[in-house]
Amino acid sequence: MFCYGGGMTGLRQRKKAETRAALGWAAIHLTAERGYDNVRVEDIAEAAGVSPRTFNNYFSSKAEAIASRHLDRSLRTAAALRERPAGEPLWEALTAAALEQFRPGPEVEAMPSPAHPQWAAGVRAMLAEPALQGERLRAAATAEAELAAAVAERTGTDLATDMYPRLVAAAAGAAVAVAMQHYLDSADPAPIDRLITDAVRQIAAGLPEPSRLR
Amino acid sequence: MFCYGGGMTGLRQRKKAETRAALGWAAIHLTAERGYDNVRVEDIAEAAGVSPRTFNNYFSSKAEAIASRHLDRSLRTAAALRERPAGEPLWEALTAAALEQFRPGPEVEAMPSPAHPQWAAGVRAMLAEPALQGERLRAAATAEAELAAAVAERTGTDLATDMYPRLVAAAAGAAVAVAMQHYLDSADPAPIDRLITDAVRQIAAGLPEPSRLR
DNA sequence: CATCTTTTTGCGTACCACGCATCTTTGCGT
DNA sequence: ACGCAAAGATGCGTGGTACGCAAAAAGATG
Repeated sequence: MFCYGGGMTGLRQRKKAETRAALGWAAIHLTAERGYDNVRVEDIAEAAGVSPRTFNNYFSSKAEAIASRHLDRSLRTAAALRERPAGEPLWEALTAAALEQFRPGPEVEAMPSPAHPQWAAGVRAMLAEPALQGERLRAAATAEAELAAAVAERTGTDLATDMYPRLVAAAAGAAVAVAMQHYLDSADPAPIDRLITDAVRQIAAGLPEPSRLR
Repeated sequence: MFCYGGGMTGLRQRKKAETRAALGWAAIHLTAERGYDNVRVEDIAEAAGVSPRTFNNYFSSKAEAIASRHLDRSLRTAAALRERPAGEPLWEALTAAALEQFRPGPEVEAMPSPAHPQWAAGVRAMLAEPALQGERLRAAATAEAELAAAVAERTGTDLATDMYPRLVAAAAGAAVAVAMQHYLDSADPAPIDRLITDAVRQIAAGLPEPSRLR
């Protein structure tokens, strides 16, 4: 018969999501372990228990697979913003939405070693890889578009005519990015929550130039 | 003999710069004309009058070559900021530095057709290409790092301990990016100068939430 | 001009992205 | 419960990319 389009039943959808997650996870895992160019697509597929050809049914590049979790997380910020009470001031809501993405989810338990130094070093090397930075940034941009839509909705502004929602989304994204960078680069960093809160506050204050009169 | 390191004499340096420019230009040109994946590295090399292997001596990917001009331009923003008078308020100086990058330089005359519709369409398609967005964003990030350094210098803040300079750089980058996007997406856009000025002003004002009381 | 340094070039290798045809799994109507 | 249709997985083949390596060309130097 003629089915209604777009519908997809439970099992299919779940399996697909599982495969996607397995591939993304395997990609990150292997890359952090061995380094970006010591991992072949074939390895990732094998680790996820799937054929090499299938990999490209889910991701159009190795880099995209590795950045997929970053994308998923970032997209949740927009969703989180929509969940915030409508009366809440915008920047408070944004801060809260951003912070939610940094609470360890249930999948962290599957981590090989939550604080193992070798793992941390691998992740750092991964983030430093030029080939991945582009993909990460692209994911951030995608998420920012979603966020801008949510902001437009919340503030009653118009995406098509006002720069405002995009500016807010970009600024919020920048706050999170800078806070994370600061967190990773600093030898003895403040807790990430504080950094993000602080960054957002500075932006909401208009980033006033510190007076050099002193 | 043992020469002073890093030195490179005139002709060498100039030829290298010329080749790089030729490759970057050819890459953009061909891509806007035929579309991203109808251009092979071989074609770009040929158009630049150089061997295919040489291409990868200058750029590590096709995308990087295409984004190279964007990178060069963005980097000039940081340089421009350093040229601004020290007494000028930060956000004024940033606005001016950003605007300088949008004045048509002397190389525009070599354009095939400054306002040819087909060219504009090609450029649009090029900017929409996912494979290029990542590289563009990476270039922007590189430039923002430079800009942050310049801001730190100008404001007397410390890149290593303060988030401030990076936040300013990121916010300024966001302002320009949003303004450009708005300019490109809008059917009847305001002049780009006005858009950038306006975007920076909004950010410097802390992006206050428009009151929905009305 | 002799020599050293830097770039270019050609070749070979490993890998990646994806179109296409085929086989398997899953969903759904009867 | 059965069987058809849609969606997904897989294998294979193709075209293309990135880069190491070593030889040749071009530029610099005294």
